[in-house]
Amino acid sequence: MPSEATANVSPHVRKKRERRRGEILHAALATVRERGYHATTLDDIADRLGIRKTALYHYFPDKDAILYACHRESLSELDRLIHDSAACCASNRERLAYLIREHVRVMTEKLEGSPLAFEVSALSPERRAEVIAGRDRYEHVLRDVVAAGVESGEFRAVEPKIAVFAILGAINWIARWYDPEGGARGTDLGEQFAEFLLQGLVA
Amino acid sequence: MPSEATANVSPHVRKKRERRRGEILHAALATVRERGYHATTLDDIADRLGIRKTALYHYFPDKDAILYACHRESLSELDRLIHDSAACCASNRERLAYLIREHVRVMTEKLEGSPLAFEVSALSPERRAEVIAGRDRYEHVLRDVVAAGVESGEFRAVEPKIAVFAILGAINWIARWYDPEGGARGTDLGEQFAEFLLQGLVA
DNA sequence: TAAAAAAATGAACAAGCGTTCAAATACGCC
DNA sequence: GGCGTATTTGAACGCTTGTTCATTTTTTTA
Repeated sequence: MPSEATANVSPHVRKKRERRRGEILHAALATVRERGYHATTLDDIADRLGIRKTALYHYFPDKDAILYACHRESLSELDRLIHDSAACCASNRERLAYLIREHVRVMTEKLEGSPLAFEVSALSPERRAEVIAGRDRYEHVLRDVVAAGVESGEFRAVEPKIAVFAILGAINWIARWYDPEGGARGTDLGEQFAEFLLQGLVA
Repeated sequence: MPSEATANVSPHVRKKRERRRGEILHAALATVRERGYHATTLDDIADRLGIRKTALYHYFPDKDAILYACHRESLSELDRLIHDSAACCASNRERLAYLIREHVRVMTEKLEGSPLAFEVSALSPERRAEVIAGRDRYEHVLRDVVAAGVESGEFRAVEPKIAVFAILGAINWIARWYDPEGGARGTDLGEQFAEFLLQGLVA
């Protein structure tokens, strides 16, 4: 059965299938984090699950689709952050702090220090365009918050584009060094990053 | 002739050879920046120079050696920054600002927004160990400067390790978005980064 | 409990890529 | 200017990896 063709299957089978897809994505993320997408083989992913690589084709049409599904999950998390930050915060400063803190938390808790930010060019052209669009949406919200903060006097006169690149660089780099078993917990880390990066901006 | 075996050749031939090696490294860096080390083929590198991939073996013993040589150049630049910053600066704050500014300048002017920071695990074990040691030296200098600044009261009570990871993340990410033809010049960028990251630290 | 569906397997294939090698071409040098 | 050296070439090889496919095994469902 093709990867997402779940029409006419029972809820039980659908659940089982979703669970397996989730396991594959989790195994893929762990290996991509360790050695990058191109150096990750389907054998590597399958080995983590105790199955043969040919079984993966029951759930995903090809290797690229696995990477793409990882990206979609990540982007959907970021979309959620955008949505929640619009509702929870009174000032631009507060909103940016929330976004930084929560982005760090997502990076460290849910997406295993997600290496996806480094693996966009590996996607096929159509999928890459979609992922870039999603990433750009998130980036633009960050820029808008920074620009609004400059305008309101909360932040000093920085270029939103540069500031946001620096912020995202600091956050994405967490994937390169964060050890879940290390001393820094994700929530503490998020606080430290928010404080550091916000203080870099305030007027 | 093996890659670095230049005993008994004339200065002219040695110069020519060094120039060619530099061209190869430059072509390699450009392609690695575009698509990552694993997705970069020897054909890709050779194409940029108008030669066949088999000619590369005249200058480097293998593909890994090309990546390794790129790293060594990069590390030697960073060693120079360390040395110069020890001589030029009166305070920890000034020294850290210098290092950030100059690191950004090197990234944008000399090593084509160097993607090397992302490509360490691709090296063979021995070479990787050496490159990691070199990178750690640089990182430790940064940490020491931050720690000394905290101690002297120039910086607030941050964890040097976390702060330096955030700083390096912001800087290394430049390789992902910096466009040499874009608006931001490396020197301006270095100033902005130094200001932003320093202000994030001051007491 | 048996038939149908889902999931997994092993074998095989095609393509790509790093590397080697002998030969040809270009350059250096006396 | 000719011999020696440096550089490049095209062909070939071995290996890896993504993918396909027929078959087997396991699970689901009525």
